[in-house]
Amino acid sequence: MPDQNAPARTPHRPRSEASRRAILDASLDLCAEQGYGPVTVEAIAARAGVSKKTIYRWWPSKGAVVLEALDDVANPAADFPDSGDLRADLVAQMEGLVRGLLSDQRFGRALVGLIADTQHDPRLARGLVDDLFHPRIEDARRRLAKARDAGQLHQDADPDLAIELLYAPLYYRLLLHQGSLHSMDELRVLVDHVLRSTAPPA
Amino acid sequence: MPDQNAPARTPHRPRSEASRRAILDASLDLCAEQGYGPVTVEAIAARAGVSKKTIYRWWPSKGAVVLEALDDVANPAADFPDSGDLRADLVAQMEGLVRGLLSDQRFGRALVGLIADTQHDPRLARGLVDDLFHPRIEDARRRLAKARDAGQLHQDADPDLAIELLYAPLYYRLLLHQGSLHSMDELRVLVDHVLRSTAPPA
DNA sequence: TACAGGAAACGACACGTTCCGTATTGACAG
DNA sequence: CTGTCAATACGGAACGTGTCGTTTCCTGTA
Repeated sequence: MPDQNAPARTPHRPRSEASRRAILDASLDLCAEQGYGPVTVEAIAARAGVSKKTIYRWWPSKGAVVLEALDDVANPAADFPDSGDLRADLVAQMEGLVRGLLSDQRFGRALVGLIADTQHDPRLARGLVDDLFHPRIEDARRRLAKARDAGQLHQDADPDLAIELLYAPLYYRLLLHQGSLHSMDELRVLVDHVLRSTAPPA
Repeated sequence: MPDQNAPARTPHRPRSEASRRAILDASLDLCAEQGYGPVTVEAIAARAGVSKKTIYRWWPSKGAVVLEALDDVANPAADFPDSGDLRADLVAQMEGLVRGLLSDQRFGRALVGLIADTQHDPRLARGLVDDLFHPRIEDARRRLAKARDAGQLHQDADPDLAIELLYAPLYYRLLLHQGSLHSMDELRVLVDHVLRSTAPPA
C-alpha cells in the first residue's frame, strides 16, 4: 500500500493516523446529524478529540476534509461490476449508488453539501472532480466502451453522452429537490431508455 | 396589472418599488462580479443605496432576494415556444436557457450559487422549486403532452422522464463542473437521443 | 532536535437585530 | 379643498454572536 501522501520521509515524529481517521469519521458523523452546512471545523475538532490546528495543518478547509472522507468511504462502495451483461451491470451500479445515497446519511448529506461548497471554491471543485468523480467516470467509460466493442451497443455510440444521460438524472433530483431519488424500478426504466437511445442521429 | 402582493390595503406609506428594484438589481450585479457565495446582505444594501433593515424587512435572507431577482429576469427569457414542431421547440428552448446561463453572468452565477444555498436551507429550497422550477417544468410537461396527443410521440411516453433526460444533463455539467455547458450541436444531439428513447420498454 | 499535536486566544468579518430620527403616505375633520 | 395625525417605510449606526483562519505557547514523541 504505497502512501502517495508520504511527507518526504523526514526522520521525526510521524503524522498520527489515529487523528486522521478520527477527523474523517467525525466530519461524516456531523454531516449526517446536522447536514454539511452547519458543520464547523471547530465542531469536527471537538468531536474528533483533536485540536483545530491539527486539522488546518493537513487540510485547507472543511470541504477538503469531507472530500477525503467521502473518497475513503466511496472506494469500496461504488465499484463497477462487469458480468458481461451491460444492462444488468449498469442497473446494479446505479442501485448501489442510490442505496448509498439514501440509506447511509453519512454519505448523502455530506456529498450534497460538498457539491454545494464547490460552487464558490474552485480548488475544492478541482478536488471533487479529480479525486471523486473522474476516476469513477473513467470506470464507467471503460465499461461502456468494452460493451460497445463486444457488439452490445451501437458501434459509434458515445459513452460520454450515455454516462450523462444515466447519472445526470440522479444528481438532478438530488440537488434540485425534485422528489426522492429513483426507485429501483425507475432505475431500470432509465437504463432501458438510455440504452435504447445510444444510436447516433441519422 | 393586478398586484397579488398588495399588503392588505393599509392606509399608510407604501413599500418603495424603487428600493425593491435597486435591491434586486444590485444582488444580481454583485453575483456576476464576485459569484454568489461572497456576496453579503450588507454589500447588496450598500450597492443598492439602501439600509440593511429594508432588506430584512421584506426578505428573510440573501437567497430569497436572489431568488426573486432571478424569477424577475427569467420570466420573459425562458418562455416555451410552440411552433408545432416538438424537436425544434425543445432545441430552441434549451438553446435560450444555455445562452442565458452562459452569456449573462448575472443569471448563471446567481443561479448556481442559489442552488448551492438551497442545500442547507429547506425554506429556500421550497421557494426555488415552487417559484422558479415548478412553473417552467409545468410548461414543458404541457408542451410534451400536447405533442404526444398530436401523435408526435409514442402514445404512452412519459413526459416527466423526458424532461429529466433533457434538462438533467445541463445541471449536471453546471453543478458538477463537467466541462462547459452544451454547445448548440450537443443540444441537438441530446434532444434527438431523448426523443428516440421515449417509447416505453417492451 | 525537529516536528506533531493540544489548549487557548486573537482580530476580522458577516450575521441578524435594535434603536433612533426622518420621510411619506392615507384617513379624517373642518 | 386643506390641514392635522397616526401609521408605516426608510436610512444610519451600533450592537452581541458566532465562525473563520491564524497565532502563541507548551508538551509529546520519534
